[in-house]
Amino acid sequence: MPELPEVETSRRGVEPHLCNHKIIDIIVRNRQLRWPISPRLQKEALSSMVLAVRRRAKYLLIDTSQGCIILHLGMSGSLRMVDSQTPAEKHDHVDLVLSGGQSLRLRDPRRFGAVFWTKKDPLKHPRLCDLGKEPLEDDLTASWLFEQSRNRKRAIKSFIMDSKIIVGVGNIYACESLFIAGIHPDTAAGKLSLKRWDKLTHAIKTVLSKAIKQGGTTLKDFTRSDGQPGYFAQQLKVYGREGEPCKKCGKTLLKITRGQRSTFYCRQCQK
DNA sequence: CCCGATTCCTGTAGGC
DNA sequence: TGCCTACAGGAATCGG
Repeated sequence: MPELPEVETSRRGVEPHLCNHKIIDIIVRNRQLRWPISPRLQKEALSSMVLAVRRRAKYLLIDTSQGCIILHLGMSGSLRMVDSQTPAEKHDHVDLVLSGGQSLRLRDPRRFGAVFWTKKDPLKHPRLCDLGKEPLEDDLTASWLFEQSRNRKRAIKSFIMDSKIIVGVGNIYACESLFIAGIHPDTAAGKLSLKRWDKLTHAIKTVLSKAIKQGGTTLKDFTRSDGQPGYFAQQLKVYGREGEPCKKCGKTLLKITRGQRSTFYCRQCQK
């Protein structure tokens, strides 16, 4: 389930293989992803040169000499660099064939991902223009979150997963951050003191940074661009550990459902 | 405006 | 063994 660390890991993995290479073919085997892939992609990006690979939230932006390819990995998407001759498998929906013999291959069994093409500023794309703050940038501060959350009654877990507020925090890292900060996931966002927002903001930044250093979290589908798994799963303190002992206090960890999502926490450590 | 519920999709796991 | 159902979740959309 690609969240920010997994997308950043993918970006770092593919960037050196894409930059300064020409896109000599674009193979779309199945255009029915979350949104249908526009036929303009294949016409207008062909023969372009890749200039940079950026990330905004959970989107990868492949800047080319003719426009920008915007990728979203949904929940089961992954990117691989493969030899262009490598036969495609069942869920390999898109290949960017590059000069030099390699292809960037998008695999996405559940097809919640997306591929957009734009000739304009990609940050102004309708899917990106309303996104909230990048958690690892300095302008995401506890005091800003504190202000944003005043008078909000919704649960803190839902609040920090809201991409209009902060981007990149999905279910796994939301659970982990709340555990590290010692905050119960049902706490009303508007009731959180500045001091507790400070702990939580630090927890979010720390857990995301550590996960990037480990190459992300591989539970099932996610692989790095070289096919290796991410190793952060070993560091997870609560996610997927219901029934197991809390690493801080030893009490049995709980799993509850909130907003149709599994939520893992420690009743003793999170109030 | 705010917020929770619903929806898309398919591989996998668990029950019988 | 094989069939069936539940579950996983990012994020748009809908409805109260």
